Amino acid sequence: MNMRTRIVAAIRKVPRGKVSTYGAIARAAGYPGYSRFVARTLHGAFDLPWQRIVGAGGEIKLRADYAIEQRLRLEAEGVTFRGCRVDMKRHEFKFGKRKTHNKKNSKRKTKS
DNA sequence: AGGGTGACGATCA
DNA sequence: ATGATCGCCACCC
Repeated sequence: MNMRTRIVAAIRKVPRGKVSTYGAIARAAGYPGYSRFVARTLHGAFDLPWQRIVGAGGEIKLRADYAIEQRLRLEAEGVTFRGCRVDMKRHEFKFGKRKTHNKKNSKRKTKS
């Protein structure tokens, strides 16, 4: 089971009308810190509910033209916005707890 | 084989 | 609020 498969699985768990973030998907897949890789995975995967993945804080990270499409798609499933961001308080999907995939030594926050 | 890159994210100015 | 920097690392030439 490779990383990509896990990430795809996590993305598929986000239900209609909810959204998640790149970072949250990465963590849910067991790869904290791999947010960029989540984006990469999304890039070519049009069979996924790609519109449900947004940046931290509900910010849409696509370039202008595509950002509009994402917003329209989300609104079409009932997601509301606050300014330019998804109203995360209402629509952020919460994953259950998962242990980090132990790839040598998963990064964790270094507490100063 | 190696270096630039990116649908990120956190932090600092 | 905005903009810069840095860490991240698999992918793609």
